[in-house]
Amino acid sequence: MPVNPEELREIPAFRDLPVGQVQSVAALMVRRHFAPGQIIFVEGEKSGSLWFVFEGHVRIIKESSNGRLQGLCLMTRGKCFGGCPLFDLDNNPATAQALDSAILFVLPGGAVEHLRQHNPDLVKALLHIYSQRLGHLARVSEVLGSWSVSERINDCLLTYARHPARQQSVVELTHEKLAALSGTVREVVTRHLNLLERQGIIRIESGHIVILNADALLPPCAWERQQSAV
Amino acid sequence: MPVNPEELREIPAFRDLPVGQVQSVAALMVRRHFAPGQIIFVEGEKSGSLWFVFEGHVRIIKESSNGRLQGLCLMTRGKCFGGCPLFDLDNNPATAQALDSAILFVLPGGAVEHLRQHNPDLVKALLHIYSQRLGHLARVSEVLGSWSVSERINDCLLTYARHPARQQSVVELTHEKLAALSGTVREVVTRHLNLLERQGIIRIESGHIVILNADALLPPCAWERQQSAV
DNA sequence: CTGAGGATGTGACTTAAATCACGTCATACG
DNA sequence: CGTATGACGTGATTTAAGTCACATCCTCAG
Repeated sequence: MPVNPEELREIPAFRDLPVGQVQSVAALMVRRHFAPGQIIFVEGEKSGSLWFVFEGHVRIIKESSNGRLQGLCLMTRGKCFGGCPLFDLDNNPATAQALDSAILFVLPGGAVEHLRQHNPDLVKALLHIYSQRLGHLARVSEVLGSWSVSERINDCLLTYARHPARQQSVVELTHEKLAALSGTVREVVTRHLNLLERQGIIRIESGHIVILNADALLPPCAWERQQSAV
Repeated sequence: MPVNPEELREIPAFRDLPVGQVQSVAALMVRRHFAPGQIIFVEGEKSGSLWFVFEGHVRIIKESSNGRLQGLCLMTRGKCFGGCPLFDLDNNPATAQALDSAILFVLPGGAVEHLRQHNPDLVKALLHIYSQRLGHLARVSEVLGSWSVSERINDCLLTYARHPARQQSVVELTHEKLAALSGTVREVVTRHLNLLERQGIIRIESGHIVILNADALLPPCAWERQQSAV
C-alpha cells in the first residue's frame, strides 16, 4: 500500500522538504495498519526500519526480567521511532506496540541507507530526530533516577494530556497505562489521582481525567517539553 | 594545540577512514587538557562540539532539583560524547566532568556541520555513534526503572572494572562515587559491598575492590556490554 | 434485565532503601 | 607527634511505595 506525498508532508520531518524530494521518499515508503495491542517490533530484533505515526498511538516499552514493563514514550501523530539498528547497533533497544488502531508509514532500512548516500538534507533530518531522542532519553533517565513516583505521575499527566478546547486539558489513559508509563503500579496511581482530586488539581470523570491546575503538577524544576524516543 | 592524525586513528570512529580524510578531520580538531574534577560542559549549555576521549576518564551526569546527581555513563579512551545540540536540539541534556587528568580532542560544532555536507562517510560514523548512545540510554532507562539497587550496584562494578592482569578485575572507585553512578547513597553501597564480600564474590582491599566471581554479579538477564552516552 | 469483565477504590501489610547519628580507621601534614 | 580530614562501617528509625486481598462500580452484549 503506497504512501501519498500529500499525506507525508503532514509529518514534521518532511514538511520543509522540496516537493520533489518528498515524492521520492514517499515512493520508498509503505503504509501499514496495526490493531490495538499489536506489536510493531520487539526488543532485540534487527529490523532497522524507520516508522512514522500517521494516525493513532504507539508506545515504546522495555520489559525486564522481573516481568514489569517500563514505558519510555508515547508516540503520537507525526512522531518517528525505530531505526536504531540502522547504523551497526546490534538490535532494537525497546519494543513498540500500537495502543489503538494505528496507521504507520514505514521507511525500510535499505531505503534509509540509500537516502543517506544520495540526499544530504534527509541526513540532517535524521540526525535531528536522533538528537531529539537522545535528549528525551536523557530526560527519562533523570526522571526515573531521581524523581519520586508522585512527580513521575504528574509528569505523565502533563506529557500525555490532549487539548481539545483552549484552557482544557484531558488525559485519556487508564490507571493501568498511566502506571506503566510512569513506572509504578495501578494502586499507587489510583491513590495519587484521588489525592490530586481532593486538592482540586484535577477532576476525574468517567474514562478521562481533566486537568484543572496544570501548574500545580509541574515538578520543582521548570522544563521545556520535548517528545520522542527510540 | 593541534591533533596529530596518527593519534586520531586510535579513536575507533576514525580507525577505518582513509588517511586523507583522517588528516582533514584532524586539522579541524583541537586538543584540550582537563584537570581532575573540571567541568567540560554543563547541562543546558548550547555548545554542540563533539568530544573524543584520548586519555583519562570523563563522566556524564545529570543533577536534579533535589541536589542528587545521577551518573549516566563513564567515558573511557576512544569514546565520544557531546554533540547533542548540533541538530536543532536546544541544549546539552547532561553535564560532562573530567574524573582525572584527561586529554580530549574537540571537533567544534561548525566543523561537524561542514563535514556533514562534504563527507558522507563521517556522517555514517556520526549516525553510528548516535545509535549506540540511544541503545545505551535505553538500557539506562531500563536499569533505573526496574532493577533493584543491589542489581544496579553489581552492574556498576562490572561496568567500571579494569582488567590489569588476565583473570583479575579491580574497581577503583570510592563508595561515594559508586553510589552516584548507581543512583543510590553511600551507606547502601557500603552495606551491599560487605554483603558481597561475605559471600566471597568480591574482596575489598585498601582503595580498590577485587572481583573474584564476576558471574555472580550478573543480573538475571544476560546482557551484551555496551558503552557510550550523551 | 442480567451477568461478565474490565476498570477502579481502599484497607492492611511488607519491604527496600533512604535518612540520621554515630563510631572507627586510615593517611596526610603541620 | 597529635590532629585534621576524608573514607568507611553500622545500628536505629522512618518512609515511600509495592503487594495482597477484596469491595465496588460501570458498561456492554445478549
